[in-house]
This record gives sequence, C-alpha cells and structure tokens, in this order.
Amino acid sequence: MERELLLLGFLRREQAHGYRLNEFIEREMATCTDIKKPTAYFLLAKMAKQGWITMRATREGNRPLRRVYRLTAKGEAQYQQLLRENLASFIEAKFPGDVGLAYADDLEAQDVLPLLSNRRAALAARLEATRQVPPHAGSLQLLVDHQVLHLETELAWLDQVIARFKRKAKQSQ
Amino acid sequence: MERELLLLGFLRREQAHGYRLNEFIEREMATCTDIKKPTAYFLLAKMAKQGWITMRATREGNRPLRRVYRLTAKGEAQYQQLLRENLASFIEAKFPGDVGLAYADDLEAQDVLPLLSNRRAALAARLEATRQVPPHAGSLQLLVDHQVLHLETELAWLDQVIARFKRKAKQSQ
DNA sequence: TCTTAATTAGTCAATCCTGACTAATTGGAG
DNA sequence: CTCCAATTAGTCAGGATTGACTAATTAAGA
Repeated sequence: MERELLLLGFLRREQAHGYRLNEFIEREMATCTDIKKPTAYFLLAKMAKQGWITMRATREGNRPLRRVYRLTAKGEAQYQQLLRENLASFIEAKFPGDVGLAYADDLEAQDVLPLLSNRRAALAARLEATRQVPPHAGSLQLLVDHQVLHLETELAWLDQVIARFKRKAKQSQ
Repeated sequence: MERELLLLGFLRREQAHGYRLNEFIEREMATCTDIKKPTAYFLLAKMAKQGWITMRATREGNRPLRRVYRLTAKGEAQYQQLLRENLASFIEAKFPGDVGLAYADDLEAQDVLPLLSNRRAALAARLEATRQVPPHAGSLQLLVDHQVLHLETELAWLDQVIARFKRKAKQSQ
C-alpha cells in the first residue's frame, strides 16, 4: 500500500491533477518508488471509487480533460492509518543484482571480473549523482541521505566481491 | 528478467518440476527475490513457449499432473546472456519504508517515536534471524553476507532517524 | 484403523502494472 | 510568423502478478 500512501500524502498538502503528481513522484520520490504514470492514474481512479479522494473534471479550451483530485475526510483517515502502518513496519529490500552473483560460479572468474567492473562503474556513477542532489526540505533530505549511505555500503561490498573473484581468477590461472 | 534468470539458473543444474523450483526460491533465494508460486508457473510456461525450456508431463498414480522442466540449448544461450547482463549492471534498490519517513512530519514527533521503535524491533529481529542462517555453499554465502551487511547499515541509519525525532520531540515539548 | 494435519502440485479469476500511443499547447530559433 | 521540439495530460491493450482455491498423498497420533 505504499503507493497509495505516496499519492495520498501529496494530495493532503494540495489538491492536484495527475500530471503534477507524476512530476512529484519522479522528481522527489525517485529513491523510494518507481510508480509509472499509468499506474498512478490507475491508483487514483481506484481510490476515487473507494471514496478516499474526489475527482473533479475541469476543461480549459479544448485540451484533453483534466481531473483535479482532492483528499476526502475518509481519505485523511486512511492516510493516517497507512502512514502509521508504514512507519511501524520494516519491509525488506530485495537485491535483483544478487541473482547474478548466486550463479557467478557458472562463469570463469576471468569472465566475471570485467562484468563486475562495469557494475561498479554504474554504481559509482549513481552514488556521485545522488551526492550532487541539491538539499531537500525537512524529512525529504532523510531519503537522500539514506540513499547515499546505502550506495556507499553497496560500493564497499561490491569491492569485496570483486576481490573475491580476483583471488579466484589468480588461483585457477 | 532476473526472475527468468533465477529459474534458468536452477534448471541448468538439474531438471525439476515446479514445486522443487518454488522450494529453492523460498529457501535459498528469499534475500534477492519474492517470486510467488503462480508467477513461477507463469514464467515457466512462457519460457517453454519461447523454447528456452521443455515441459514433459509425468503422472504417478492419479496425482495431479506433474510437469518436469529441462533447459534447452537455446535456453542455455539465453541463460548466459541474462547472467552476463545481470552481472554487468547495477539495479537500484527501492525503499518502500522511506515513503512513510517522507511524510513523518505530518505526525507529532511523540507519535512517530513508538512507531519507529516498532520498526526497529522488526529490523533487529530480521538481522538476528539472518545471522543465524547456516553457512551456504559457494556464492550463495555471498547473498547472506550481503543481506547481513545491508541490515546492519539499515539499523544504524534507523537509529540516526530515531535520534532526530527524539530531538524534535524534546524541542516541541 | 480412523482422523487430522502437513506436504506436494498446480490452477484460476481478479487485480495490478506499464510500454506505446494520442493529442493539444507552449516556447523559441530562424 | 512558422515550424519544430518540449511540455502537458491522459488512455488503452496486453502482459505480469498473486490471493485463494482444489486435490491427492503421506505422517502421525489416538
């Protein structure tokens, strides 16, 4: 339900139409979610059906119909509950990159090394980009700090893994 | 495609039926994926359609039909490519728990603290459980080590966050 | 030797998610 | 003032995912 929470939390501050929501998601929340545009519209329609938000269609000129979404009292209650649930629970992160590592021994260590070196470069670039993010207001800065810490840890770990495969390559050579 | 990689990597070692695959996923690969049973069956059927694996129906007694899956040469080639792609790229982890933190300022700091304390307990339990996991063979141990390192980092970070909200609670009090 | 619980094996309807698309408006270069 | 690219706004068909279910087999206790 964290996708719903994300949308409700934004609508709580200001009523908005879908496009502004998607902008917020991409610009500010990229570190914790990757909801795509059609998903956001889908969830908004679902929440409207449940009475958590209202949908008001507006039209300017003959642009495509624009819907303005606004939180209802029921939605506010739901928001409070989802927020508390989210804060009180720990959801484990999954590492899709570990699937490859689990099978890395199927390749020669000499073949694995350049591949991991490529992974390392991508990770280092991501870390650098995140470090360059301008300061965010309030708790949003927490998310950036979290991401930086996480990426630093991943980089250190990846270097250990690479060292392991270097040793292995030397042995078998 | 890391779900397909996961399945192909297992079938490469031994032909197997759906149930054994799901067992492996839950027991050994829980740290890097959360594929559910029907998803695995869906992917197996899709890969069979693509010719990466073959499906042979067997029947013992009058049990429900059991399908044994086996990697084809085409599947082996695909496996090689997916494995190399996975090893060479870095896929960012998402933190659903950060959504709540982003909005934590909507609650009083005094209300946030017990919630985060609950999150901390869940995280600490998860870390302890992962530390207790018996040693795995080869690279599978890498995944466990990765998870432990990650959980340790998360715990340290969460303590920082909690400290932040403690300061905030003291200020507003 | 019943009865119950756990394990083995898989299916299906309903829901969720997104790549690819349409379409109008605005900004700016020439 | 015209044309092209970027921005704004949203839709839809099709594919992915899973909760809830069915059903036979085995294990174990009373």
